[in-house]
Amino acid sequence: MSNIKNLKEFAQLAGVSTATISRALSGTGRVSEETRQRIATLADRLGYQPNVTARNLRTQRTMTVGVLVPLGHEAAQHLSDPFFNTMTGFLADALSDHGYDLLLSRVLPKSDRWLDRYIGSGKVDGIIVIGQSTEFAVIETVSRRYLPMVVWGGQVSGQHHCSVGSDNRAGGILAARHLIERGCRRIAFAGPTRGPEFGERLQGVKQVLHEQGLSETLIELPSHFEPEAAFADILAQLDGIAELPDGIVAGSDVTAIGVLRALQELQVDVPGRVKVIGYDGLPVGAQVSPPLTTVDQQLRRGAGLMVELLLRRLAGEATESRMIAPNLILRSST
Amino acid sequence: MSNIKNLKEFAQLAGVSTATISRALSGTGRVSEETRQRIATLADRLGYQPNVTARNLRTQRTMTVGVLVPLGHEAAQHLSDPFFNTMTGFLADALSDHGYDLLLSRVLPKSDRWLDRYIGSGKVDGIIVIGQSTEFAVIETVSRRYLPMVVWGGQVSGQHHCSVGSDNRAGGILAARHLIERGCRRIAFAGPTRGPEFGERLQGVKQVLHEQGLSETLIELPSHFEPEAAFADILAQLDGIAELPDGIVAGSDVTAIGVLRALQELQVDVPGRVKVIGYDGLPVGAQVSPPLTTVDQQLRRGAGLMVELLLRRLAGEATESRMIAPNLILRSST
DNA sequence: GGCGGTTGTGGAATCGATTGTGCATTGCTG
DNA sequence: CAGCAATGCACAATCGATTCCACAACCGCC
Repeated sequence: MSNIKNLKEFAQLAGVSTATISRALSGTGRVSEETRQRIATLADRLGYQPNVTARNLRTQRTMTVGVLVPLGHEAAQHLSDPFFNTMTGFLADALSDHGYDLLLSRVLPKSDRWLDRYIGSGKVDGIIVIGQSTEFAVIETVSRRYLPMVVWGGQVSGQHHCSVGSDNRAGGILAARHLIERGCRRIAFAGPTRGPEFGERLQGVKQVLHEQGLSETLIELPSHFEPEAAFADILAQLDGIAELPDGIVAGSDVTAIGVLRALQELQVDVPGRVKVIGYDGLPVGAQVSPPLTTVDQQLRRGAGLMVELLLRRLAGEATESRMIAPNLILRSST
Repeated sequence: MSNIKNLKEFAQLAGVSTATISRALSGTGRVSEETRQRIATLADRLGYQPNVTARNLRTQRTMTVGVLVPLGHEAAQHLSDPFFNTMTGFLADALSDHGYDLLLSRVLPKSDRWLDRYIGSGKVDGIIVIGQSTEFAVIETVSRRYLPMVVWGGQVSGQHHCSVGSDNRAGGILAARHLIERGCRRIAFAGPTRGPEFGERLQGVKQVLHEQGLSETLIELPSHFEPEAAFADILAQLDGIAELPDGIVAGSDVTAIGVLRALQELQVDVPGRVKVIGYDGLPVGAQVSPPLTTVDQQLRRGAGLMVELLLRRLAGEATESRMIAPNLILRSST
């Protein structure tokens, strides 16, 4: 369709200078309404589009945001994890609403300089990191000299980097209270124990049990992140247990789904005999059987918030970390 | 860490010309081993990294591939769809293995020129489109003048663009045969009826039934794409049915999960009374209960293949479309 | 010692846009 | 009608790298 290669060529055809065309199309600067119209229609007809790379070089902006997913030790860890994928999707939407593109990178944090490398290349205007976990220290260091960065994850006191995440402790409280209201007395917490987010959720649960004088009954069911491994972990532990809990708080929806499968395998009725509540609010939770009651982190809102904060940081503003108040999604597993 | 802003500054510090530095770091051209070493260590110490935008402009390559997900009429259609998210993840891995970045874009194909716009901007060296569906015609047109494009989807005879996808008809055959081997006689096909991929799968099923003299017993259970809507569609139809099928082929894993939920709701035993087989091979299929038997499209391999073909096209080669032979993943739902 | 050939390096053009500055031209005011 | 401001446009610098070309130094050989 378009035979036009670059601005200069277009300018010759239009009989004006490149400067005028640039200004006419961008709407900045003084151009007569008449020529603006003429150039606009001509551009449309010839299918001219400015070269983004050249523009980026000149303007020193790329209109692109890097989304980094740090993978854990096992490279395959997050591949089948619906959480990261769902989050990435929401981010793509939120960013494109603001005219930004999303450069997706999964990184294996081998050295401590994975973040520096990414930043230094100048490919992106800012970055969003999904999950702190083992990389907390690196993120914290980098945040002191690199401003346009927002991280999904928990917020600890004294933390320097800007994070967005749900209030994990409040979420844990919400989950435990719900189970107790439903009549549970022997409560278990299933899920990974590493990672600040999960720890906070567990603390929330413990706090409620303590208030209710049920502390000593908390059962801990540690598990891996990865869905299949989590299922195996949970199954092994539940299978050998003397007395089943009557309510299980899972550290994530992925874990919760593993718990449901394990209970199914053991032919334990959910929610009749054991009630299960997840954490995340992933769409997939509605698709399992029984549909999963869960603590909703409002990922869509979280993604929107991260983008908003990042844009403010790009504008030079200093922004505070934000916690999102979690809320319950009641379905059939409790 | 690094106070170095650009090549020129670095060159002054190093006491050589920019040309030499560029050659030393890229390893192209003639540079004495001694200076190469010196510059390499200096670059490392100063944390110098070449500006990617400038390099892209000069070399006319971006080392970036655009991954386009055309959304249907409903913008929310694919957000909760694990298929796209899983595929995107695999593509990210395959691309980064070859040093390419992944620019993710979800597009609402409002006009016919969404593809042209994307291509013309020069942001990417090539593109991968996930799913043809309603945009088949646009893709076909563009493919005649824009070479570096590979599409995930079916392959129809006479098709010009390069596609990678599973052999949908063969997959349908595989699924139907499996159910019949398991003793099913009243077979149903559940899933969206639009879209070339699903049509082919249905054809495969029909072919098997025809061969077995079971043609007239095929029950069709049309449904939407979107998980929740699919569940509702299936439930409504199964609820009102005179005689239940004893085997159900689902057009996708998402549909299959909806089928499982509907059957659970109706308290129909799976696989005892009805057997269910999905299509896709998504990881999430292993996480539902009962774990889903499914036709595996080998998405990871598919993603790798798309990247490989795209790279060949970038090198100017003409490539043929490829079909991936599907295979069964046997789990507990059949 | 002169000469072709290799090797290492620097100068400068180049990629394609954006944008500050300057120069006509036009319009308005007193 | 002089003088000044506003308007519309072109020229050229600029962003930061890569790479073509030229050139000097050095080598070995006759």
